[in-house]
Amino acid sequence: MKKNALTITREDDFAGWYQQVIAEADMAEESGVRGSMIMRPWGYGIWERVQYLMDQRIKATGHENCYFPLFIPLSYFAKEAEHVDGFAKEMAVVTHHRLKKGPDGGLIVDPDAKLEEPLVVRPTSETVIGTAFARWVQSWRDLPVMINQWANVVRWEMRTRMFLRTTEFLWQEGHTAHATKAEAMEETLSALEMYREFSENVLAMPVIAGEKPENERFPGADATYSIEAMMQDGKALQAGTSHFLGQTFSKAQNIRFQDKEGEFQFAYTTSWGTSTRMIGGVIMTHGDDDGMRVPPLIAPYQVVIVPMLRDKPEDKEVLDYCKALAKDIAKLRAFDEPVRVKVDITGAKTQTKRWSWIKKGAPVILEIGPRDMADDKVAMIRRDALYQDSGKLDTKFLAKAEFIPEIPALLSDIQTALHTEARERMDGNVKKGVEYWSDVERFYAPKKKHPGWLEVQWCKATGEELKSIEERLKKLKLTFRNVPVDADAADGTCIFTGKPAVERIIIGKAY
RNA sequence: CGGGAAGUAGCUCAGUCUGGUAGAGUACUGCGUUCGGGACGCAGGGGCCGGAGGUUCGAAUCCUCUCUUCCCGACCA
Repeated sequence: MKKNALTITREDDFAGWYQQVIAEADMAEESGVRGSMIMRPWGYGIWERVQYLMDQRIKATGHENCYFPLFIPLSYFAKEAEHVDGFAKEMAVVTHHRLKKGPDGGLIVDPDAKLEEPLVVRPTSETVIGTAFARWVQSWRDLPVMINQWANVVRWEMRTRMFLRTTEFLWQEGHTAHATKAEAMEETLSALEMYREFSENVLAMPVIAGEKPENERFPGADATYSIEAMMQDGKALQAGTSHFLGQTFSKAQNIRFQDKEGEFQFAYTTSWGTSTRMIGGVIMTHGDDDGMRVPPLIAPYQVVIVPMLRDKPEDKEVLDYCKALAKDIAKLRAFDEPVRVKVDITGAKTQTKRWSWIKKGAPVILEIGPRDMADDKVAMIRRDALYQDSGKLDTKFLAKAEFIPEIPALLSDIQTALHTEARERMDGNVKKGVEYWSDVERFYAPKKKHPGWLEVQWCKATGEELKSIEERLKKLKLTFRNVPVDADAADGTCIFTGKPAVERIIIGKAY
């Protein structure tokens, strides 16, 4: 009978299921420090793949990596009011540089070691990088400046969730400065497109790319764009953002250059980022009731070989057979890279190893026992299609010589299958054509579990009017996600105000 | 940061109300029988009961403070 590897199903308790996947797949665990997680090898391995493949794209679009300091002088933030307002409440601040023995023998902060100027642990690097840009940019010939850094940042969030919102997280932040507004806007949209393509093709996670309304903008930005992914519970996850910063930061930080006419001009800047949050998105997009399903492109190991060892003399032969098999598979290339294969030589029981790789979500699991060895076969489990219709594990016994050359195509097939499944789910859960607010209320009635999103027409309200619309959405626990870049033009009336509509916007519940 | 719940063996938890010095399942170690859907039997090892104070002859248990986690809000990638 069918028995799932996890005890909590997505249907019963999505939040509990999410945590169980992370624990059972050995991806991450609590560290004992509020909101700070330990990323274990399987989780970090996925992040390394994300880094590697994203880094290629960042460099291919003309950016160079560099590294800025973790500590930012407090005064740097004072230069841009809106920016500091946005982050003030969540900044970790270093005020002292020494400890000493306290009266009770324990260590206390030495009051004599107070810093002249407190240092902020970076929540994002616009301020330091902008300060450097101001030095680097003197002439129109110095532009554009296009850099990226891979770093950790700290935001003291009140409520944390593994991968989705941790106090410290890992990310990449791109920062660019340009001579013209048009060029900076082009850069902003090019980063957005890079994220969209990456999410779809690498993470197999479908997204909607679009512009955020005014109230959802990055603090200090003139425009913010995002990619929004739909989780299996119908909620939205903002999986990447790209900001057009206009001249706000260049004016605050004096990023100025002389143009060809010798006139001083302020540069136009952009910033864009993606983080370890994407891994949370991958879990909630592809995970199932047996654990994680990792898309082959980001799987630390794409093929895992589980030798069936029995503490008997023939174990050595089985192991040798597996190692030779791994060697053959490692010679193959999939997605233009060598296939990543691992032989699980640990002494654990076969069943334990099998289920552990199922829960981790290795795309292809090969079980090799004496019988396979004798017949020159492999027993293959495809993680994205675990079960037969009967509910039995769908283990396929295949001739080794015929199977090996098929591996690259198989991995590619799994990548596509995961993407297609997620794509269909998202497309089926974005409802268009709703015209009345009462229909919105009905659509998001409390009893509906996974309602998904609505694409509605609206008047692109700003200021106070936008605030009151926000309040109405909030009552239904809804937020604006974004205005899809490829949405149709508006041709109706605003669902909130009845005024002529300006654009189409996505609304939904969000993480 | 407000409201709720919880922290006891690696993990999941019982024991706390009614104070008397530590339990189960699972995992782990050894031996034996098994083995292609998470095997079984026997024998073992493992805990400063989250931390600090207090009450008491005696505290996992009662009191105070604190840290961490989870859920619901507010805030946010």
